Amino acid sequence: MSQLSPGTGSGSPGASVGPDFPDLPEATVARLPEYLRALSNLAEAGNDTVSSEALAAAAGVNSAKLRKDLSHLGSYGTRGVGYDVALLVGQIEHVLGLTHRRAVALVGVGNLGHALAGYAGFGSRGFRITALFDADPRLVGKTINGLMVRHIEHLADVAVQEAIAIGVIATPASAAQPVADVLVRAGITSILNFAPCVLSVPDGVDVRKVDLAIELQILSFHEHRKASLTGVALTGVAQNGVAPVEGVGG
Amino acid sequence: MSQLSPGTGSGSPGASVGPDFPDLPEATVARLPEYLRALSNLAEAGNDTVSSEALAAAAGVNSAKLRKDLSHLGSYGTRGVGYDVALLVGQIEHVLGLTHRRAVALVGVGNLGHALAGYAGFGSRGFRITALFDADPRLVGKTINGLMVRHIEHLADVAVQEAIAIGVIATPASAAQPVADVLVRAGITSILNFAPCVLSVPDGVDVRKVDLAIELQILSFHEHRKASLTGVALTGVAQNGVAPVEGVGG
DNA sequence: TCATGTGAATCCATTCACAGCT
DNA sequence: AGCTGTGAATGGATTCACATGA
Repeated sequence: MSQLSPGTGSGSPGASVGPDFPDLPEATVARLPEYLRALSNLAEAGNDTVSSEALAAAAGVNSAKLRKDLSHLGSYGTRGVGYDVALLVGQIEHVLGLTHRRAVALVGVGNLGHALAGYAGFGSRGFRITALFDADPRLVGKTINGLMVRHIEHLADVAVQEAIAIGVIATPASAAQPVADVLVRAGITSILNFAPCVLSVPDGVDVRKVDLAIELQILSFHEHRKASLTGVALTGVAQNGVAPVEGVGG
Repeated sequence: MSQLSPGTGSGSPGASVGPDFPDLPEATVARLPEYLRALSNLAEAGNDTVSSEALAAAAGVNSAKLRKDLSHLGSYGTRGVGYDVALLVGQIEHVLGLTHRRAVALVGVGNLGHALAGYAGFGSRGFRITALFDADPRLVGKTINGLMVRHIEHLADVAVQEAIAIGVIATPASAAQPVADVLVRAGITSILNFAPCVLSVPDGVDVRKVDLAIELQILSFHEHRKASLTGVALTGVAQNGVAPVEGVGG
């Protein structure tokens, strides 16, 4: 992620709701969406208040962390009772900028991109994919999920027309950097990158990366470590990665 | 991720290469795969040594961080020269447990799962998807990328037979927890979860989560903040999320 | 009495700056 | 002379524990 000038100078950190902006710790920002999801479930289930303990459990964090996170929003709990679910949903949606739906452009409709274009989960969470692009002439003109694939060279025009806020890169690694350049030149300042490579972008542009192989490799490390410990305990047995099934089930 | 007993008690932290295991900081573990990818590129390009400065640039981090990370492996650089690329590749592959290919089971071959099953990137990075599962009888029996979709009820048997090391969940949220239970009961201790929900698993099982909507929501926050700052600077103009194109291009 | 909100303490990660080796 | 490896310093994030207020 690009380095954003820290401490915007606004005097009071915290709760102001207007155009002035609470500057939240990055770690908090990364958890707010999870709280939001948990709260939505609670709301649908008919709860109208929730304790920090219960919400924390639903979001998979501990309650002290949750309370500190929410306190950064100048939070709206009542002592002895808990948080008002609807109020908190609104508050989090506000700071995340989800009060209006944002337009997303997806570049690269190969294997993964095709799936992303058809993924229903986006629509329900504040986003709409409004444009698809690819460089492959065999894909240009095809329709996916009611949306036509356009050639990447039209990206700049379309980005302005459709007020694209976020660009998603689902191309092979070799194409990712030039695509990022095009996105940036079109004025897009937020990029989600699925290609396994590092993007270089100017200051002020935010890039988040999702790399599936990396996630597996991190898991592999822990598998390796666990097997290694087991191996030490059992003096070298069970090096084939198959854990004994006994005693694991919940 | 499950809480793993901290400080395994082994006396010397750091470099031992045998069955004893260096316990790396989580943040370091999360970056090693990126270093590995960068190193592979360098190796293919014919470099046989690389400085911390150059490797850090290729991996998108700063060089002090890189050196500290590598020092945890008891690293093999030479002062005044740099790191031996091939040696370092081997070293990182070793600690990540990538010396043998790990078998991955994918559960849920809907929209996203189908794409993951066909994703070529896994094979080249130490993993092979060796089994596909679904609960939908219309999908069971179909062949994707040369692999037949089996019914989830056969997961336990297959997991043992094929020595599955990692389970990937690509089902709707409602099915994810029961699927996780099945995976755990089959002895699988590493799970990659694409479903938008929190999984509860016993100690010793590692879960990593990838949630596409959450990534977009984090970007949305930064968009919102940037727009808010711009709005303050320009006294309320440009609230529609379209940044001015001038002066942004690289 | 109960659960939030928050100072204080602790833990972890990043960065600095330089000693030490080639 | 140049670059790694690492103590020391800094900065963030998590956790503790309790004062505060409904």
